[in-house]
Amino acid sequence: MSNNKLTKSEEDYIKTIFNLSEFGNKQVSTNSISKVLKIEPASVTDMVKKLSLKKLIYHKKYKGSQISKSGIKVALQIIRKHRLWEVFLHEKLNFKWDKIHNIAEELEHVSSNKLIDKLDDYLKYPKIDPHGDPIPNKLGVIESTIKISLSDLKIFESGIVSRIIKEDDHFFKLLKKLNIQIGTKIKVIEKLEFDNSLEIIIDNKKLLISKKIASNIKITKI
Amino acid sequence: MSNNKLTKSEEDYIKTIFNLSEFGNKQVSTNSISKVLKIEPASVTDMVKKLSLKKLIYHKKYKGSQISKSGIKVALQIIRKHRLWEVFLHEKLNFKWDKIHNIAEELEHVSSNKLIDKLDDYLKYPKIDPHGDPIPNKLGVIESTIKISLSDLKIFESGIVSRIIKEDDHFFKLLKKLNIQIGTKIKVIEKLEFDNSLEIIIDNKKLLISKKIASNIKITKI
DNA sequence: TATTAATTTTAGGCAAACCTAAAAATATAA
DNA sequence: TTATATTTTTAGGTTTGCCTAAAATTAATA
Repeated sequence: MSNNKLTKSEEDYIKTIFNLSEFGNKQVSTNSISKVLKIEPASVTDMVKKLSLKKLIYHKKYKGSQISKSGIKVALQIIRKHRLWEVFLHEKLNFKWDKIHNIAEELEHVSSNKLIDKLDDYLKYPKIDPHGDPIPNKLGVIESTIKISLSDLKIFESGIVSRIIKEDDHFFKLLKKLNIQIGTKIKVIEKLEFDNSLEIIIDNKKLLISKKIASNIKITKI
Repeated sequence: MSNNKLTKSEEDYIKTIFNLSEFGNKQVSTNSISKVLKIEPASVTDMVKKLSLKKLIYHKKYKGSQISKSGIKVALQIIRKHRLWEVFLHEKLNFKWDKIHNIAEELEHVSSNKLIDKLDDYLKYPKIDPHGDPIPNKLGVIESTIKISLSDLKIFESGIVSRIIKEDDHFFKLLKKLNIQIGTKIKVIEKLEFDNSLEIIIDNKKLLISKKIASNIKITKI
């Protein structure tokens, strides 16, 4: 049933195709894979044929690639590894959240399943990684996570910052001053009637932010 | 000065050559490398030429290979990674000491130096790994430890197991059956003239082990 | 010392994963 | 709808790291 161990390259392609496919629903173009992986389209065609032979994807000439069920399974395990390692790097080794991706990119290819299960246990089965992305469990199941605007969070609810909408240096600097970044845990404790400002808690510190700021921050509810 | 990043293969060769060289002192034969890595001698010749060009070793046709200063430096960093990961796997993830080698073999090739320094810090700068092997520090310096082979222990002397020389799953399993592991206290009570077998005591239980087994166990005299 | 044995190297090949250049198919726009 | 642009594939080539078979060198032994 299960195929042989995949190479690092094959794993990178599967992960990319999965990510581009929106959970397996969309056809993925050769060009889009090429752009993400920074590999020439001709090379992508080669690999896509190979993965097709292994039934990890379906590929029709000139029509793009669709990831298969077994492909999705593989992809979810790689993503699981990646995100668990990110939690480890961030929580245990104190790496900043913006430094962990590249290292996890290497660690995700270490093959032992026993290792990743023990790591999962050691980290106490985290549900989301430091960027707020959900971590598939051993079976590849992702607990549904809801991403909403911080301004839509209700009083006493918490979330992890997972995206900054306004991509603007001024705004970035402001957030830095407020100690808000991807991965930051935020709890809402008050919503002011006066102007809809939010009173929030970050690292046990209270803080007031405007509705405009809050609506430019996406969070994952926890 | 420092060359480009090495491939996994190159790293494996350097580590092997260093291990066979007794700290850089001995010439290493093509055949011995071939046997350790389970790669044909002809292929070893290829790689040895390549490493020679990179000045990581000196190679003279038909005469064997000698590791260079920069080769030793590289080797010690790989060994450092390997052994730190072994500590992590054993102490934090609760892997049994006889399961960690193969996983560490993969992890040692993850490139980030920042990662390994943070791991070192997280593990509180351990001096030895779970097999009793010393861990080089960031600069490649190994703190000296005095060890002798169990087979060289005299009658009525005792020691603590601090290293298993033969890194082989069969041998690890055998030792497990005999209740011998790193940290185990052993006393020699008899040396048989017949075949040099040793009669030893572990946990108040007498036990007979062959000279071959004993010579693959390093101990610290107490 | 001469012959045989073992070790090491050379020569030529192969698979994986990339590349460039050119051809084929599809999409877009006049 | 034809011409042009874009995307994708094919064809042929490179490098890395391995292989086998045969030749060259060194070591062992009779």
